[in-house]
Amino acid sequence: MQNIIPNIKITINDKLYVKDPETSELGRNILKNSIELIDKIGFEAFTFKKLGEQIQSNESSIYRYFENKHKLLMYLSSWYWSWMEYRIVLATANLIDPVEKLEKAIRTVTETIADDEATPYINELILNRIIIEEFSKTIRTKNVDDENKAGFFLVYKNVINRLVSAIEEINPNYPYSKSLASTVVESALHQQFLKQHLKTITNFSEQDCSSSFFIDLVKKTIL
Amino acid sequence: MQNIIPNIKITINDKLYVKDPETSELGRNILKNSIELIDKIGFEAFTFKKLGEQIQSNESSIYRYFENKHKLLMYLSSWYWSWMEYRIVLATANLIDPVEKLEKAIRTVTETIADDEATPYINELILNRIIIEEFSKTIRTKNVDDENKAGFFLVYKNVINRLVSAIEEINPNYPYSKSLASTVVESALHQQFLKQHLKTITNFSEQDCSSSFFIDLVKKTIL
DNA sequence: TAACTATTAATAGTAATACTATTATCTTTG
DNA sequence: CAAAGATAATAGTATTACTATTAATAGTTA
Repeated sequence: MQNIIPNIKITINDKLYVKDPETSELGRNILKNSIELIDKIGFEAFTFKKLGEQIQSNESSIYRYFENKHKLLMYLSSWYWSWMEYRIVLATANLIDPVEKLEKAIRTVTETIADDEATPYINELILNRIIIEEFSKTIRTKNVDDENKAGFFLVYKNVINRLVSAIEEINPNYPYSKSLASTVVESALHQQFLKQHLKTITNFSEQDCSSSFFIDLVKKTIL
Repeated sequence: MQNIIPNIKITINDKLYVKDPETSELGRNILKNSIELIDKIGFEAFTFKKLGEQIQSNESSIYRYFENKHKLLMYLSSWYWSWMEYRIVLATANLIDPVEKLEKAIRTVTETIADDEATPYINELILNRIIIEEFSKTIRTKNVDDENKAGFFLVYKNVINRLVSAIEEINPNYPYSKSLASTVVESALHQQFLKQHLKTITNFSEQDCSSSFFIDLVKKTIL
């Protein structure tokens, strides 16, 4: 996918940053380079000090944008899921057949991402890798409940709810639409992780994508 | 489930510990109390120092059993998945009907755990909570590939492979048996997490279990 | 052009973490 | 009873995840 409406701006919950990183050169640099650095060394080893060195700036300057590295990861995740929801809306717009709509939505969530030129300082391909490897760390914390109350997971839930609607449009009597949708979104990431690291427990190899598996699964389950 | 063969001993990959914790009073104390402490304060906040205080012992003494807290979590996970495999084997032993066998296996993996008196120093109920909240942290690390090579995930894969066999026994032509099995095992934990923290994207509430959802899903998919 | 404002850089410092090393003591067993 | 092995106590280190302060720079306005 390329150049999906160039002037779309993704809005992020303003409790996730101290100063909006999209409003300055340094801010955009922080976004771009944090994505690259987290991808390279992993979120555990990633520190604001190392990021500061990479962008020839200072640790303390980064703290003027983000309270801590966890909030930065939350910011990146929010960006990702907002972007994903946007792609679903775009991919399913004007489709009349509900089954085709659901298929498209699942395909969007499960397919391997190509870079998208929409935002020059965010490389969606690398961001996708980060989400696959690190997204669970934004959720599996002792603060989930507080962060959930603060609305940090709304964008993630929106993606799931798009699938829920698509499922319910086809079969309003299926009793587990939410669990099915959340399973698909979570497992889409999980299968991508497995095909890179635990290859013996997935049927997919690095180059192929799991869309067919999930589409088949959902259709057989709800039809 | 209670008193499933009292003398069964679960064997753990010996690269996961420095000294076998099951062979001494202190070791068993470390296991018992680490489970309780991780459950209470979360794996991030858990330190060997705090554990030492809780068991009236010293930080450095714990290091004689486990290299670091990550290995300790790996040890606990291995224990959990070995125990899970054992439960599957027991639950499906002597069943003739392959569909019933698969159902039992899925139910075992997805049902809410009750404490099991098999090992006095391991509380399976609390351990299950830890696995729900923290298991992803053993896998989503920059060292997965090395740890996978070292065989640390064998017990986890064994559980998945039990499901794979059960699926293939019913339908050997279903092309995604591994992905389906790994999805069920992963999502079983995920749904349990959601029903406690992100209730709006699951159909289950705290008291109910997701077995029916998964059994229905798998049967419709492969039959 | 001076002054004021905002932004960033540099430096230093702190509490906590995740260890390692050393030595002392206590317990078991041959 | 002596030696070996296990544990406790203490101290110390490098790194992390910050906070605080001050200085330098750039842009904006009166």
